[in-house]
Amino acid sequence: MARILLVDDNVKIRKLMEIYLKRDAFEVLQAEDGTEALSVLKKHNINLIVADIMMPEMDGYELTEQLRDAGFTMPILMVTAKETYADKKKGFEMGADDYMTKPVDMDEMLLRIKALLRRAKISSENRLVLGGVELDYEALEIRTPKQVYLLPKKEFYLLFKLLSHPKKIFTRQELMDDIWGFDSEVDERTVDVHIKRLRDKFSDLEEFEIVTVRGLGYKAERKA
Amino acid sequence: MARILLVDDNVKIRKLMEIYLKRDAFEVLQAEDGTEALSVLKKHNINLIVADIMMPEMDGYELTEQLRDAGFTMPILMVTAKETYADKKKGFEMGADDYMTKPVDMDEMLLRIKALLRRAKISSENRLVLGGVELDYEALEIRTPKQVYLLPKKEFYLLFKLLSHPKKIFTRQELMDDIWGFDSEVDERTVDVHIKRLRDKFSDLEEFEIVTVRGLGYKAERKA
DNA sequence: GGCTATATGAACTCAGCGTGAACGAATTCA
DNA sequence: TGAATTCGTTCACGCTGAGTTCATATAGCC
Repeated sequence: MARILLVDDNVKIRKLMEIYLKRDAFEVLQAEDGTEALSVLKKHNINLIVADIMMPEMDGYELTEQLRDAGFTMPILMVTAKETYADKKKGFEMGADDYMTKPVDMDEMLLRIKALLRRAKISSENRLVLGGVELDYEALEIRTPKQVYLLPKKEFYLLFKLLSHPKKIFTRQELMDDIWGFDSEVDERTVDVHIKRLRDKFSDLEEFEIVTVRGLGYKAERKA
Repeated sequence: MARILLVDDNVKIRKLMEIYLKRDAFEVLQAEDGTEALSVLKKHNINLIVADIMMPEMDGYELTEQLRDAGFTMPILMVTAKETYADKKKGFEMGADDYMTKPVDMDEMLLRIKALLRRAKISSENRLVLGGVELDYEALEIRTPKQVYLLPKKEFYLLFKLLSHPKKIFTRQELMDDIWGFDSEVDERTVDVHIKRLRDKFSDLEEFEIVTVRGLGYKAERKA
């Protein structure tokens, strides 16, 4: 599931947003200004940012600009009380993807977040299916035609990541950044071990497999 | 510049949008309902669609759904007089990327269109096609009409380089500098071997070939 | 024909990967 | 609380195939 960072100096607003987002099974992280947001981004792999503009320390414009300059490409949804054309223009020009004015309709925000994630090819479903393997994010379960497994966390997130972009090759580093966190220092071979354990569970499946791409990484796909 | 298709049954609104879009150097095409839009899409390469929901013949929802089902991935901005949550929800669920309610602020529409195009560009850079050969560089696969190959790293990058500038002759040194690195010390003949392995995979293709230019190098092109 | 550049089959090699086992950490259970 | 189980990680050893080289055949050019 997608990981969303809320940046707003108003705790009540963050709390409200969190409730709505968690109800839709998003993972939520929070920061109260741009500076704090940047430090969160260093430690976690974030899929989308919801940022207020008016904030102490570093405002939403500056945050957006710094992120884009630093090469971050995740969608950014700006939220603010300001609603003049000039404000919106500035927000979009800094690199925001969408813009909503307060008071924010939470339901509409959810729709927009999902549309952004869909466009960015980050799955926002809590159910994934590929080649006879069904993954239930809430229960950490996978269902194959023959069996239901309750997977250990690491194995589950790994499979989930692979299934979120079928056919896309993920390097071990990418997988580790996402599942272990950017600053983790686990051995790259650890990924291999988890892959093997996943493979063992699918060994008898006809339609699904995890493919090794030598020198690059792994990918999930339907068997030929 | 981007080519935008406006779909709305109201000529005046289309005209107004056209003026604003052309002022920003967009290329504008028009259709007055979903059915007409589909026929325009068959003939032209469209980068983004602005669609009204209420239309005779085929409404915006249906158009969006048909487009997504048919595999079109360009951003769609929905514009409508309706503004209930249910309407927005339906629009987004059908696969729209953004949603604005009438009366539309033309300046904001431009900002949103630009943001959508920017985002679409970021995520559509994974494919390359020439003469019936499709190259997917997320999956490291090439698809020919007859088969799909998962290429080894070096072979893939080599083909990718050649296809990035069809008809351009690349010297072995150029190819090596790019794929092996400037300081590499591999034999020039190594390139030949990889070229051969690529050729083997295309041996039965009618439209595509890698041509040797004696004394210079190789180039990729459509067969005569 | 003679020279040079390229094609091609085959052999080699070593980085990258699979895998079993082992051990500590975390979690569950009694 | 301690015991039992499950989970996460590391390590070491062996295998494999992608990448390279080499030797020979073939093709292009004057």
